[in-house]
Amino acid sequence: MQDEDPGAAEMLARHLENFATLSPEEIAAIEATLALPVRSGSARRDLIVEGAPPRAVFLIVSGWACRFKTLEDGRRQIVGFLLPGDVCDLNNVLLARMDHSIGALTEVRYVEISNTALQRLSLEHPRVGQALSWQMLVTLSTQREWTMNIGQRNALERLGSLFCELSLRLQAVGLATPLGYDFPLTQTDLADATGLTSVHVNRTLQHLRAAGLISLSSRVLRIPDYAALEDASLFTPEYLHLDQRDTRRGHNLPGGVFPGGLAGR
Amino acid sequence: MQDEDPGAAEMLARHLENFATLSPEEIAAIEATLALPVRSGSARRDLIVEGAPPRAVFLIVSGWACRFKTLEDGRRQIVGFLLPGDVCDLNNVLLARMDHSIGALTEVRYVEISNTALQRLSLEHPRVGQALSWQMLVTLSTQREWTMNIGQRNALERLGSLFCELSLRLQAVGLATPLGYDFPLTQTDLADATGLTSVHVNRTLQHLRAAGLISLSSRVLRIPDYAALEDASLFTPEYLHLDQRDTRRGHNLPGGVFPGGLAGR
DNA sequence: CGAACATTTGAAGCGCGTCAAAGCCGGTGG
DNA sequence: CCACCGGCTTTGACGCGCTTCAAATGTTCG
Repeated sequence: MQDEDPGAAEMLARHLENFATLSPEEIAAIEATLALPVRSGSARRDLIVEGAPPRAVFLIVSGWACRFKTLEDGRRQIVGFLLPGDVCDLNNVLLARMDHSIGALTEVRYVEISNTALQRLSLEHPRVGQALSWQMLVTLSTQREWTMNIGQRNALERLGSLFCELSLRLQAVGLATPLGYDFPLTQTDLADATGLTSVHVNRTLQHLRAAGLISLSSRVLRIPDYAALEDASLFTPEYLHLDQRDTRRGHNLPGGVFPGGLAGR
Repeated sequence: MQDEDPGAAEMLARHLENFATLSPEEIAAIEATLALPVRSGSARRDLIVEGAPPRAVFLIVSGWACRFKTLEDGRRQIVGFLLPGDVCDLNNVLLARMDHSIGALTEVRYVEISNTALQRLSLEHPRVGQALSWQMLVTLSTQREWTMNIGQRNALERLGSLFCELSLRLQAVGLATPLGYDFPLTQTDLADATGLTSVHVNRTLQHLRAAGLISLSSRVLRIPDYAALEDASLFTPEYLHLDQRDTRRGHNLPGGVFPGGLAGR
């Protein structure tokens, strides 16, 4: 399902192009900024732990990671997935401590970008800065949707909505088609992300399969009729703000919204 | 409680001062930017509806509002509360359509600030810009906490955590003490915010009362022992990223900062 | 080929939802 | 000042979705 390994700059550009078409100069600037060593974290290893001071900004190049929080008694909630092209903790520098952890779900390749480098990129190429701001706003919007997903939807709708979201996000970076995608999550991961137990996830997946809405085996998710899955899940994709190109407002804001805002203290 | 109503600039300054102490010049700049007509929305009226293009930025001056989303079949989820001093939709200008609605829960007084004015303020006073960014990051962090709240906590913990969060946020702008605060929400509001039904909220409130953790009547919430409520709810305040001052556990403000106590307005 | 982990199945129980009706309270008008 | 009304709170009976506990059955990979 993947072509051959795209690099860091390629993944970021693919992602940001969902917000605005980038010029060759802008892409070159991204490439220059991201000419950094690619690190890797092995599956099931934590990249950042709650309570630690935030390090540099991360860009996922390949693999899946997640943000998660834990309660004192061990209950664990995955609060979001990090997919290739995602930039995380855009300007957490303003905060003293991480309020959640980041864990690798598969083998993950990523780069660490310094704040100042990102800031320079944003200042010199305002539309790139806007695109990065857009990504953060989408993260926020997605977090609101997750709140509703867990608060209001039943088990089948929760799982179906999650499959739809992941499909669209992966399609946005060329890693999925409407018919399916590589799916590395375990049922326990799905349980932690949806606020269900893995036992109930298992039973609900069987309902989804019986209804012909998905097939999931050997780490591949197939969606025979994507529209049907959306309907069954009451999923609507607007919160991802993917079709923004040329329809958005605020074209001429220089340097993102808070030009000074990305600076550390 | 408030002898005379604090104005828009006062509320914003109080809020931002949780991030950084502001200089007289910075405060003057905020006042100049916020010298705007105060509008008001009546209780239970929507200020912005999902799907509409974002208008200007809002600053809540007094009263409570909420962000909420609805499913096609009418299920409703409150995804966050907007309290005095909160700035909402900081830079939604980059997005074409609102992905959620904003509704007034009480009579609300607010000002609408143009993006350009906010941007100028941020440019000329970088620390104010940082403080505004800080507010947005805290909003994001809070949204993650809500995801965990609904996904992992039981009914009692959900309500208790919500009471704790509101207490700290209101204290941060001088509208609460650890002993309690004016509480305008109905049990239906609480249900929509916690992903429960109002019937179950009612029963859970009775448990909280029976355990001596809260008393809630005639729109006033009292918390006899704030630390006990935090413990019972597995609440930890780090995600709010407030400067750790006197609001932490085991510390009762004698008489409180507000000698009038919880006198209604 | 066996250890570790992931998926699947079964049985039993509880938390929370649903439905419905009864109090309660503040506000409004006669 | 009382009568009434609408919204909020409270209560009861009942049922279901999801959890819990436990064990069996794949599946992956050294």
